[in-house]
Amino acid sequence: MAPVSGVPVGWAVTKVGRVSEPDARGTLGTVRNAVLLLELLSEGPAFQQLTDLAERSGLSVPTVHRLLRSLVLSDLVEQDPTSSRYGLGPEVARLAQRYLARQPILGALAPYLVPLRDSIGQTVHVAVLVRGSVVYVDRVDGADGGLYRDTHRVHAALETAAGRILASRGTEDGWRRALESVDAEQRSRLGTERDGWSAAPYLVTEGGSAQEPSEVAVPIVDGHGHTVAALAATAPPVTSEEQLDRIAAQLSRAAHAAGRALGHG
Amino acid sequence: MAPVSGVPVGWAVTKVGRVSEPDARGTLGTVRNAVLLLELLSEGPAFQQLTDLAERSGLSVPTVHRLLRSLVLSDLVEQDPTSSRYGLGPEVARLAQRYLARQPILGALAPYLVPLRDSIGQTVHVAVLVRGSVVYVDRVDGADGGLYRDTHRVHAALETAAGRILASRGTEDGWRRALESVDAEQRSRLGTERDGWSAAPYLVTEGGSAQEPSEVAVPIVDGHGHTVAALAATAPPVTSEEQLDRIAAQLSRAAHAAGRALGHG
DNA sequence: TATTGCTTTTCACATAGTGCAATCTTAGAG
DNA sequence: CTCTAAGATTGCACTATGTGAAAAGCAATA
Repeated sequence: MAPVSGVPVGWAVTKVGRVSEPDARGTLGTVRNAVLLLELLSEGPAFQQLTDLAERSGLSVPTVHRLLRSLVLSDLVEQDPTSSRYGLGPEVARLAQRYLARQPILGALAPYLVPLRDSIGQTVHVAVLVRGSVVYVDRVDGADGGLYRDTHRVHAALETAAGRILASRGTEDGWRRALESVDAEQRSRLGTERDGWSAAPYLVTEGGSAQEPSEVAVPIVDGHGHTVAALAATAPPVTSEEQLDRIAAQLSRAAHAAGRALGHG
Repeated sequence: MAPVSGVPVGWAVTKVGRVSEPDARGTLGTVRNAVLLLELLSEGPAFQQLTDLAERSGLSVPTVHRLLRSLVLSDLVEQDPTSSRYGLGPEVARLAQRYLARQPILGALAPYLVPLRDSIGQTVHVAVLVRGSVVYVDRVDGADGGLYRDTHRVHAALETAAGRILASRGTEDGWRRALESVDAEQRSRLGTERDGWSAAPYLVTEGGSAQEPSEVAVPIVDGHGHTVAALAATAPPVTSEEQLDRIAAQLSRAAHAAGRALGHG
């Protein structure tokens, strides 16, 4: 993710463009480069130019071409036949479904989600923290119009209530990464909030844009006391303190039940 | 296109155990091996032994170890700290969400799904075909108890109505792959159904196991006449012909609208 | 048709990935 | 508690294999 310039502290440049981290010994550069490309493809527009990817990755054009060619063969990457630009391929979706289908937390939560949705009357989400991002991995849609049903969400962690719950209660490293994926100006402002967020029984964020609804989120804690996921609900348009408390209480009840069913991870 | 012998056309064995396909020239073995491991990890149990993976992949143990080490570094693979076994990592989920968030079909369908769910009163799914598997990539849960809310589904394509729609109307190659991922005994039985399936306006499959509900599926066709996804609904427990017709009609209406909104892919 | 941007292929070189074999670690049996 | 075995790592020598520079296709635009 870090081209040759703007190198994070504590890294050592060994050869031209090659970078080695402490725990990266005995590691394959080709694989590192391949996933770097996947990372780059996951940012920005759906389909991107070879040249641009080469520049952003710091690799030579032919190398990037070969890497992408190889990834296309496995459908992890797709090449648009008309523009010959590259984008992520459908195989990533298959892998992810297989991964998620076997996540204990999701299995533990499944029975509670529909009843929760019915009782709150709002859309319910399950989110996890991945490399500084909140990823919404399960959802049960409420009755509301759903004009703004933005599905398959990935955000910078600190932008949403669920992400703040996860980042503030997660590992030191997770928090650091969450901070990294937010603008410098917000960083200092948000950076001081950690203790408050990690102590709160629930967090609320108001929808940033136009009609995006607010979100109420609670942690899901496993047998070791680790926060493994967040349970969130959208809030009705205008909401009183009491309503928020009641929604959070319902979420918490389900979260505890699931955490208990999960036992020690 | 009749195969000359039992051997897949156009394959050539170059070195010991190495096989090269026509379109695999100028391709990186390391990448091929890395995704092979991801493939293997996506099958079977969530966490698997290094030794076992080495055996199944045909690679040496140290090589597999280095590949996995590299993948772990990017969170595409996770190593269970206690058993030191390997499984898919959370990064695949993040990549997939980013991929799906930019799929035009899903955006086009989004506005219709909640109304559909409300009008049919059942869970509605969107499925796509990936390498012989049906992957359910979006869902809106209905009111029903949802005791069998099996989420994040991936099946052999020919096992479900949505998969049959997709495979039978897809490319020659897609159909072949779908056949491959089903037992030999079923293959001959299912293999003859293609024409019927691809002509039908909708397909129905009854839930295989105990209380798994039936599924009604219709194709979603883009401006080129290509079937790009399937729209499916679970059917109420006992269902008459008329009910099925009515559900299928509603699905088709949404499918056409989305296909139209999609225009030419 | 020439020009410009991009993608793809070729080629010679040495980087960097490979397998073997030795070492370390963990778990279970005695 | 030690001993043993199965599995996970690491070192090392070798060359297969991935690399960049440069040249060749390929499409658009003018």
